[in-house]
Amino acid sequence: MGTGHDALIDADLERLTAVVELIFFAYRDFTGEADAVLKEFDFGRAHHRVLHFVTWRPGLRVADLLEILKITKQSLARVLKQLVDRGFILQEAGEADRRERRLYPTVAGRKLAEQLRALQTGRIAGALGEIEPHAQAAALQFLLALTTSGNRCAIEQSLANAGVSLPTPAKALRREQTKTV
Amino acid sequence: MGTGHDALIDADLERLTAVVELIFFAYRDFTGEADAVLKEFDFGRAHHRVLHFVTWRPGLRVADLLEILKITKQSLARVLKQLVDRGFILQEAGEADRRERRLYPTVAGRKLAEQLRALQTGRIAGALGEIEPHAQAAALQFLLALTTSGNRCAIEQSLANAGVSLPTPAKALRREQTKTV
DNA sequence: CCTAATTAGTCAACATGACTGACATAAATT
DNA sequence: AATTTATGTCAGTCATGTTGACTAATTAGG
Repeated sequence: MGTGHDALIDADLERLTAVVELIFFAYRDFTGEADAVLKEFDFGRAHHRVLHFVTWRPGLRVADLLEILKITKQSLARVLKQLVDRGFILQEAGEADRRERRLYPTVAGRKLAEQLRALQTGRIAGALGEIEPHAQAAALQFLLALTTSGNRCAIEQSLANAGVSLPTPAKALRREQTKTV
Repeated sequence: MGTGHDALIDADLERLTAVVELIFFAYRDFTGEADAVLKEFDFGRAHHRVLHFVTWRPGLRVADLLEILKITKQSLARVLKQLVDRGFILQEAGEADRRERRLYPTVAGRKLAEQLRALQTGRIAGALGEIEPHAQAAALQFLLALTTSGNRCAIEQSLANAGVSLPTPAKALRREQTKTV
């Protein structure tokens, strides 16, 4: 060890380590504002996630929510029940299959979801505004590439549905390139 | 409502909403692999954070850790004690000020920290490799811009220390621009 | 030198949001 | 009619955060 070659690798590692920390700080701050609002309602981040997906994908089933959030039925049940009991979400039996509980936001639920969304989309819009316009899609591509490939398709799908178009990943073409940061 | 103008704004909002979700999925998957390794050691994400900062900033004091993580002394105490008791971190009284407890990783601690770091830096390097090289700095700039400005200086400092140079934010110059995604 | 402030550790109690496992019910499918 | 599916629920556990109060060791300042 300790060769010139290692020194190069070590410098990369240090940069990447700083990025690990950057991701931690970015996520914590990104959710911070919304967390503060939720606290006023005696809700937590778990409520936020459920309310978010129900509001922006109205008619979602419990099973869909479990698949998206990747938590257990019991974990979901607690927060969902609180959201229903306190009038932020309502459940309706499915038309075709009456075993299903289709979930919808109430007026209050939609209002809260919009308030929380405004905080987060505002922060994202501001952050995108700080980078070069032609790099904006790349920044999102980077986030997508951080996800596990098994989950990627569904996420790409929902991005595409929302009108977000991402460049095709350059991937293996530049495989030899070492300057990663 | 429902004018052409609103339609444009709504399209932006929908794209930004998809990005909110993308950030959620990206962070969850980003931490997922490390979480699985931690589980084998009966540790959680809280242990990871402490071990990470102690390993890569050896000699850190408890007060520094509290400032970085922004959690309470009591929350930190529990996980730190477990890491010390199980031989992953050791404490030494400060040379100049013997009230201080300088924190250092043990050999086992460093080994685990390196293993966890490899998973995360590997994922980041792969993701950076999927975007255009000239957009890589912008992607990091975007993450930095997601943080709360009050915390930004310290983060910029640690990025700079690690050799990550970010472009000066273009900010207000393009304030009028509306195409955010 | 003695008092103040600082750094850290600790006890107790509590809230949130995850988990496992077992079981119940209604509706649809075969 | 029997099975499968979608959902709900009970009971218990664990991890990680919180507040508030208090102790102990050490340093710094008047």
